[in-house]
Amino acid sequence: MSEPAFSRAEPDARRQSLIEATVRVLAERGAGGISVRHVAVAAGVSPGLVNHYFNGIDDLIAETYAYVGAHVTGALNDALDAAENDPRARLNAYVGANFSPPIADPELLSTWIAFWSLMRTRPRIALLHEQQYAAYRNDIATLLKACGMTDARQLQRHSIAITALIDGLWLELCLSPRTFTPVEACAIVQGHIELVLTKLL
Amino acid sequence: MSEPAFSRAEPDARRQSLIEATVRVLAERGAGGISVRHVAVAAGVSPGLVNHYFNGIDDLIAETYAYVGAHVTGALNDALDAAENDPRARLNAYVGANFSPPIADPELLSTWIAFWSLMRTRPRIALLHEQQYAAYRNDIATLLKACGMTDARQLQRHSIAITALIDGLWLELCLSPRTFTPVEACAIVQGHIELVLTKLL
DNA sequence: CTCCTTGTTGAACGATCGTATAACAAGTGA
DNA sequence: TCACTTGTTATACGATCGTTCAACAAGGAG
Repeated sequence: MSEPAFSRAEPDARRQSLIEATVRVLAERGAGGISVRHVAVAAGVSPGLVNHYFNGIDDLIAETYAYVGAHVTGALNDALDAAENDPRARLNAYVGANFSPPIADPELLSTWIAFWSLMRTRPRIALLHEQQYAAYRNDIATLLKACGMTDARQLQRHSIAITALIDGLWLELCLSPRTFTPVEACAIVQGHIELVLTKLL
Repeated sequence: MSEPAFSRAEPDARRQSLIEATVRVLAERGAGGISVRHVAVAAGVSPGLVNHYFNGIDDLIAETYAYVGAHVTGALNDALDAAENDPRARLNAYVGANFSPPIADPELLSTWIAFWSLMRTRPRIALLHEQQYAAYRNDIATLLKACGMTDARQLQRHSIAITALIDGLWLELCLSPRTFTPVEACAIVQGHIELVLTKLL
């Protein structure tokens, strides 16, 4: 007569659903609104289950960062795979992906800001962040190299600049979306790259 | 025999000391660590006093943002006043100030990130932020105009780009200070501006 | 010196936080 | 059908949160 009070799930699936619930809470309530209970409600489970799968809330947040980071990296790689074989086209595709779904999603940007605000007190998140951003800069440096930029110092400098420019536009896009559009942000970065590369000739 | 249990302060001075204590707590503990009690301890007063001078913690945070924002604006204007009268020198001075004390202070950058993370749930902070950043873009547009950039669309586009570039470099400088130095960040922005302006000729 | 204003304290309240754990029940194997 | 494993729930605990407020005392007015 009565329905089951709960249903068991594959451990991996349950972990995944908790991580995805964390993303949702982070996007909806910001970094300050994250808590075991909110995540549990969002995932439709009891609060105690969070500590059964993760070593406390910090561990859950770190795992969530790793998940979101892998998601972003995957989207960027997909864009590269779909691009033409021309070096400039590949670079533009990489930049464009940063301002297209799913990366341009305002909720993802909010989630990212939440992680930034947690880095100071969560060393593990700080480590994940540095690895993630080093990978971004390395991606861009590789793409720039294919476009003819060979000097190591220039590669380092411009990969830092382009990453920062993308991040800054990302940020303002999230904080006050009415200032400019994702398309304009993409055009700004691509214009910057064009300037830098034509200067090489 | 016994010392006074407390000392009275000028209302404005007390407000100011509470705001400065908030800046300190925000920088030391991040956005998540902000609380009435921590601010009260940092200011050396009792917790109840915070609500005597401000309408709750949100009001205190908003006032703190206004104070920090004015501080930054003041430092930028000081740099402009101290610069030579050459348009390019003034623009470089403005950019340089963004990566020099007191703006380049890592604690200020942490404080700023804390504000970003609070914008979603604090409408008043969001409003202050938009005003602040509109002013930044307007400053840069004015300086670019003096350098010979006359087209309105270009002025808008490049003031957005330069603000975002500065912000992105600021951000990475705060999150992982070992990646590059303030001097390198400054050189990147000034190099970008040089590219943009020489393209006009 | 005394009174009075009011800046200030410190305790208290209910809500929410992270965490721990005993009790329960779903699903599996015998 | 019946244990048994273990995913899951529900509750409890101490700490900390924002906020309120009665009582206290510092310092100037008279």
